[in-house]
Amino acid sequence: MDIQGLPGRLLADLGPAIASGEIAEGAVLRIEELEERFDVSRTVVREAVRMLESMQLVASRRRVGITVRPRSDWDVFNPTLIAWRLAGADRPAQLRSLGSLRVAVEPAAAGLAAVHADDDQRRRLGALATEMTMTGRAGDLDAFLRHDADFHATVLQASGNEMFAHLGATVEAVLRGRTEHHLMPHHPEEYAVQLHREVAEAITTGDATAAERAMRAIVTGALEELDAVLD
Amino acid sequence: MDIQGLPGRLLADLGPAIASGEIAEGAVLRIEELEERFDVSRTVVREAVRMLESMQLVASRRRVGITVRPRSDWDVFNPTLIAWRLAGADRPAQLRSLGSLRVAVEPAAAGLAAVHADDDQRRRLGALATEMTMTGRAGDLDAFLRHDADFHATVLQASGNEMFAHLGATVEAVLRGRTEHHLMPHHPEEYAVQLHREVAEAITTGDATAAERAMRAIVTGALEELDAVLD
DNA sequence: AGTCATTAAAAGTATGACCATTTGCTTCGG
DNA sequence: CCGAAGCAAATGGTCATACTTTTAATGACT
Repeated sequence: MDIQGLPGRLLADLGPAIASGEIAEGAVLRIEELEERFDVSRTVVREAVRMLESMQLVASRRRVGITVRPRSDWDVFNPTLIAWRLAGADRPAQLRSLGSLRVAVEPAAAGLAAVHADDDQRRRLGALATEMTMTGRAGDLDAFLRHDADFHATVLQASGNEMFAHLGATVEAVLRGRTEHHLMPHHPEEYAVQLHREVAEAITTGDATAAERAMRAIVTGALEELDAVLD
Repeated sequence: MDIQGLPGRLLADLGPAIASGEIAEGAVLRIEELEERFDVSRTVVREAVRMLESMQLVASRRRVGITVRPRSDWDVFNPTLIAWRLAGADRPAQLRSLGSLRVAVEPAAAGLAAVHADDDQRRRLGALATEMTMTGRAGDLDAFLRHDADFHATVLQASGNEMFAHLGATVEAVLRGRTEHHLMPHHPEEYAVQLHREVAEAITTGDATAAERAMRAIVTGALEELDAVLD
């Protein structure tokens, strides 16, 4: 997602360290120190710091240094930050947050999609639900994941709301994390897959209420499973 | 929200211009050109560009320049970008997007708040609802706005979900925009205010379902009013 | 016409100097 | 002894310039 020159290297090192709490709130970095530590020029350090600053991870003050801001200030919707946290120590907390967000957003998106989806999207959802059924039965978790993520992204897209649409990538990250960390049963539950078929059906027929209800069942189910696993 | 040195000046100029479409998708900027145009050094230009880049507004490529990315790539959850769009040409679209987001998120947040709010937050909500009633009757729109925004921020905070909590500032921006642009009746509707009292009551007594329902009525009402006005 | 080498344009990086601001300390006066 | 004024050092902020690397475009040679 983020591969850009030398500042990128600093980011890829500092960002996760801050996100994971390894570099604690209130810790102070100095430009000169970073220059030496990474053996790069001031220019590069400053650009990396600027990016951290624009995520509200740090604040830079003269005569003081670059201080790590309290977590409550962080721009928790920043996709890069989300990725770092998903990869790091507070995966569980991040997954729970995203789980709640999904419960709020995806049913609404499904309802809107039933009204706004174009023909292509409706076809696509049907096809994806079918694929999920088949790859699920076959136990092909990789393919299943791809289709699952694609399904949810398509629904979010079809909602016609740009902000919902942008959560597609985030949802994919959540789903991927789930399979990669073996939080999935070997064969996805037939019931969950059936709910996806219901969502596709409802969106195709333009039944907003049914789409919303079925999607709510999916995401609340996912959240419950998640809560069950994270103990 | 964002006032930082010279790069900040560039940002405050370029960002809104891009966000409003004044600088169109695919347009190409060059560092040297920006240096001259704003009479600043390369360092400053590069840092400003870095920030635009981290919002996915532009992409920088060697031998080509800094190109404005398609809107679909933009990080639409970035608070700075939201502010720019709210202030600029596509206010309406942005307000609609945020309205839908509120409809999705705030009822869920209210439901969670009924479970997770601490004593202080419950007291605060009750007090704010009372204030809204009084300032609403008095027609003091400024004070009403403050309490309204505070109310919603508190509910989002009390949900216990950091991502929801962070939408507080955004919701405030939406509400402020509404009053500032005279999309509010002179005296806020008594019914809307009553719904706020209901939310406070439900959260205080721990009734998640009632809190969710009342909040849903508030935000769907707001969205309908918005849609009615934006024609 | 197609392929490969050449060239030039633009971003990326480095360096060193200087500026501006903030904080802490010191000194002076009461 | 205390407080205020002012001084000094530390640190980020800005600048100018030169060098490096990537890559699109051009043109030559098959």
